[in-house]
Amino acid sequence: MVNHNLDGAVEKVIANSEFTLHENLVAGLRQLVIDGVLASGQRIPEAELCQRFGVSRTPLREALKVLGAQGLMQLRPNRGAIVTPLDPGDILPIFEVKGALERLIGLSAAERANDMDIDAMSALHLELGAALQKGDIRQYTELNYAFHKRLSQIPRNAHLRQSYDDLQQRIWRYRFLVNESFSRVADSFAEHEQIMIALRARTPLDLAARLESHNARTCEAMTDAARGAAQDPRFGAIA
Amino acid sequence: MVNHNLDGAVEKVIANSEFTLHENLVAGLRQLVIDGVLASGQRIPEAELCQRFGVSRTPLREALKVLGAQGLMQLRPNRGAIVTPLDPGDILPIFEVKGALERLIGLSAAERANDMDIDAMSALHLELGAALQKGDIRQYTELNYAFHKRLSQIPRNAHLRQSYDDLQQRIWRYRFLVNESFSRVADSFAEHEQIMIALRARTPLDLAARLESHNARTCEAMTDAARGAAQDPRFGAIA
DNA sequence: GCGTCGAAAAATGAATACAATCTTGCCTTG
DNA sequence: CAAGGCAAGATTGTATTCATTTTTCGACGC
Repeated sequence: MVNHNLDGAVEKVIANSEFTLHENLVAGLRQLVIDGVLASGQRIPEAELCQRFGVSRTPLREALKVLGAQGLMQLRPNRGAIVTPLDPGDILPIFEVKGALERLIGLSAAERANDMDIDAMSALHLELGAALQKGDIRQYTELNYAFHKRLSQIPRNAHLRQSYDDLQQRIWRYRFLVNESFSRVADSFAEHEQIMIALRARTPLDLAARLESHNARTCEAMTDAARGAAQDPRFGAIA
Repeated sequence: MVNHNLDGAVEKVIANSEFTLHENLVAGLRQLVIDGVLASGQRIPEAELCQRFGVSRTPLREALKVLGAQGLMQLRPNRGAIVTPLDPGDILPIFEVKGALERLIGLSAAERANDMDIDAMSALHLELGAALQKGDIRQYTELNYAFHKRLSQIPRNAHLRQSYDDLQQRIWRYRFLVNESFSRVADSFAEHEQIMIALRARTPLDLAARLESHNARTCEAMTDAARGAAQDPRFGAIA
């Protein structure tokens, strides 16, 4: 049998009783997919997951349906679910939409940001700088995610935040593509510098433009990396 | 007991064997919510829906979880699900995001539209004109939905199409707000005229600008209508 | 009369049981 | 030896059952 390395993290998630079992299952499974523990294209064996999570098939399947509806898994009738395979061709479309939303985030955030927002962003920006100094690209990537997520909350538009987060999670699965390109990370940080300046200045058009530009460059870097890594096993065996 | 008027339409949906039972249930339930058959804030009685759809609670609950994750229903632990109440305060945020996506749709559609796309849009535009002539505002509203949906497909970006469709469905629940304002419908058609011109001319910036403007005006009209109809029972009893 | 407590009824959450479908492996057959 | 088919096992889909929680409603006390 295949070892999925599910031990540890998951059980903790499930034990979190602040949320319902269903919510924990959805979050836990999503994490497994996004973190790549369940590989792209991999078959999802219900029985095994049930054992791991310590629940029966009923709640597990409810969670699978939710992830299926969100596009993270493909539910094939009578043939089980598979983790939606990563597709290099998806990178550009996702970034296109993400860029459109980031433009709105920029326009809106520049107008609605309060001091707490800017402090929080500044703190994240500092941490990003520290991660860059240390050359810890993995941590930089995670902080980068948090940076943009926090920014998306400034407009205080729940629909915007959710739509944006959806896209961020989709692209997050491809993050291994940039994990090693140090030069891009340095450029990225320089762009963040400009973003912070525009945010502090509260200039909507400028902030929006810088975000769009940052988005486009990140997209370019990922697309390039995908070209080079088309044979990467993480792009999914079964497809 | 309350009569939910579920007869008819639903059973047909379920009988559609091209899709799985689960898919039909999700689509059927969503339709009930979007069409207002299950009113805003209304409690969802599992047992009754099971009878109506002729299925057991297991697949029905799977569908409810999906709709809950999509924000159409609120799943309250141990207390059943309710249809997410309509909130006039949601109109503006939804339109903001929708506007950002329509801008992208415009930019992209102007570049990627082929003759078939433009023919299809022209046909819908003609139908819209006919509905306006007849004064059939209900039909106009439905065709308007189809018009924008078809437009969103022109960029051939699945992520864009899906994100946009999500938002369109959310706002569609508020459509009763414009069902009676004839003057707005006439204005709307005039704006569509300009949109078609820009689409045929394939001028990205112009098309994007006209779509954004159209979106903003529609938002304004709905917001106004919401102010006047704050007491409308459709805004949800329970809340 | 009003509020509170408590038991019965109803509804939800999860596990188990059953049915239908697919997969696997072996056997047959050309 | 290859191809097809059939039966056994495994897996998925749905129904049913059991456990837990909430709601209802009537009795009781203030």
